[in-house]
Amino acid sequence: MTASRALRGAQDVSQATVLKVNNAAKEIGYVGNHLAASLTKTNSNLIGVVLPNLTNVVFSHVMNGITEALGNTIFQPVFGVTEWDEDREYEVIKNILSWRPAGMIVTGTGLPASTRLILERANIPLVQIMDTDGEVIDSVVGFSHEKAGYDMAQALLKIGKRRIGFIGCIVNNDRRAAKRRVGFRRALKEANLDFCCEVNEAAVSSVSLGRKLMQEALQDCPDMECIYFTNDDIAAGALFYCIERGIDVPSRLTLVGFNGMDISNSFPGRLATSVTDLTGIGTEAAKILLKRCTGEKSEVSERIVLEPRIELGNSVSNAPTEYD
Amino acid sequence: MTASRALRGAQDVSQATVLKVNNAAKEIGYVGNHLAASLTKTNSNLIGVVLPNLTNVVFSHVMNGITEALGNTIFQPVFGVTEWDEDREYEVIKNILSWRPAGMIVTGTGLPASTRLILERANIPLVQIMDTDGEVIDSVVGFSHEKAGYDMAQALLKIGKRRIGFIGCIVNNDRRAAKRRVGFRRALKEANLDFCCEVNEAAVSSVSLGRKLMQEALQDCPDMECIYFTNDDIAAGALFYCIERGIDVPSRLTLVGFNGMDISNSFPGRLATSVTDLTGIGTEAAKILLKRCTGEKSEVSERIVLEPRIELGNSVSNAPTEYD
DNA sequence: TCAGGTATCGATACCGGTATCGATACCGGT
DNA sequence: ACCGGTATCGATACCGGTATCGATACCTGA
Repeated sequence: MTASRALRGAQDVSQATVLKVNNAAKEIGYVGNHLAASLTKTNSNLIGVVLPNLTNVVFSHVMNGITEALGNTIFQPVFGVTEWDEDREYEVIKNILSWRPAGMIVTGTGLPASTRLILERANIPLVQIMDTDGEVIDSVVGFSHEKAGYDMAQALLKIGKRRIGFIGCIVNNDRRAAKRRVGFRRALKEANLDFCCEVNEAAVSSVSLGRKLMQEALQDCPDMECIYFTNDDIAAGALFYCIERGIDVPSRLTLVGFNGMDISNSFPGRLATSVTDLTGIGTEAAKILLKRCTGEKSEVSERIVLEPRIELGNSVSNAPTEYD
Repeated sequence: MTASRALRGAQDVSQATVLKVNNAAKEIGYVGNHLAASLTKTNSNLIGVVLPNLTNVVFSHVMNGITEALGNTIFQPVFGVTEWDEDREYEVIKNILSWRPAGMIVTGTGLPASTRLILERANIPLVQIMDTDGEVIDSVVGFSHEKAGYDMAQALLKIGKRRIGFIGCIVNNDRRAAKRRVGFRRALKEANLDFCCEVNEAAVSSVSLGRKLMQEALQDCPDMECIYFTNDDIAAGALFYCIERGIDVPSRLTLVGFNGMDISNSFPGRLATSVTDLTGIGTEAAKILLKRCTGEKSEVSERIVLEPRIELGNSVSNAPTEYD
């Protein structure tokens, strides 16, 4: 007992004993047991993190934000990957909950009823991330993908784009990419327009796929002046294809990605994109949990919106690309 | 007690009772408590994963391999990020160990003595990943980065490259990139050569940085015929720079990346690279742990080498690039 | 000198499961 | 009818910590 107190720096132990215990612990290589420690409390100091996937750069940035914010705290992330499958999501969440985590970070809003139920029953702080469109249980950090699509469309309409196509990679039920498309289309409709061409592929996005889809789109519809992509990497792939073919981007054709990841800087200014603060989403979500798990005001649910910043680059002036 | 048996499908419970218990559990929304369950056993069904970072695509691929292999098992990853800091690594590992994980996956070989000690004391299966060069405690999955560098150098020498430069982003003590450089240089020395030019930057690699470093390198040493980069993204950045400047890659200048990530396909055939199976490293490591944690032959330590595949693309023929 | 307070420490119960073992009921064979 | 075996289930101890409370020693002021 005294040993336990000494090791965790609790009250009621003399300085001398603390030293003795610490030395003894070091000598025998004592490691402690979070399991036992957590069992006495109502919950552990684990933080559950549920993401659809990790290969996707988007989520690895978010994850990095989370681990960064959790870095020097007593909290540690456990995590599960859903692959956009709702049944698997339910299982993963239930599994994590049985570790009695101090808090949870779950990707997406509008969760299925059964998933909602166990999360509510757990009675721990919950932050849903990425998306503010759907139904939120407790707190949320992200932005409206519908609005992000809408805003980008408006920006493009404003600089005179009219014949706009859409190229998308939407895996399973990645609702966020779909919502951007919906929002974009809403703006188009308000201007009495619609996508002049649409190419969809239910596959994981990649540069190579971007090249392929671009080729298809150009065959179907050679007179587009702008294309809205679901992600940066397919937009970049398309740009590379255009560069090879001598199609001037953005003066003849404006390409618009999403997220503002590193690859969108491959040819500075050539791609337009919505720059999102993905690491920020992770850190903000983790910070909310930290506040709720350690602080007092544990009943306040928060709503943090990190609106994407639209970057049109050279697409604004539309001048033919010149190299300095 | 009977309830516990029923829920986990153990022996000695009648079919009728199992049904009754399951229904009751569903009704009251029973969730279970892994903490208590694990406390009775010598270790939990957590798998500790220690990585330097997650923003880096390299590690997010590895992580994805791990979660994929662990997907439908009872095991769950907890994890920690070291940011290439050995003190932090020690703390992270110690912290994870006190969850009594069933096994550990740790990035890198040749760990510091104190870290080694606690890992050995834990007496659980351990897989070190990424690197087979250094000292291994138990099992290892990866390849020799020294040899990877050496092999690539030999391949380049074989196709006649002589004036070879080096452009590197080596953060903190990322020893693996450094080892590739050493191996590459060993091959050069065997041919009585050395890097004709060297540009280093202690920063996280990115496309933009690749552009910048390429520009610097070309100023310092305009007559290079080949450049070895530490990663794909700076190589890709360099390629983009060359394309803008009208420098023909690879006919005038061969650019060589590492990993064979998506971005190396931005202009197919234009970049040479060593294609590594990062997801494979993750899955193989996880599979070893699964075997060791569930199976019988729990004393066999394994050594799985996933040699990178050298892809020279158009750099082989060296013909001026033509578009089809 | 003694009562009351404080500093320090150990004994005990408990967290929520599981392993173990004993108790009970029921079965078939002789 | 009786016995040994099996199916089913509950009581108990225990995993390794921590909260609580009581015990002891020592200190301070009256």
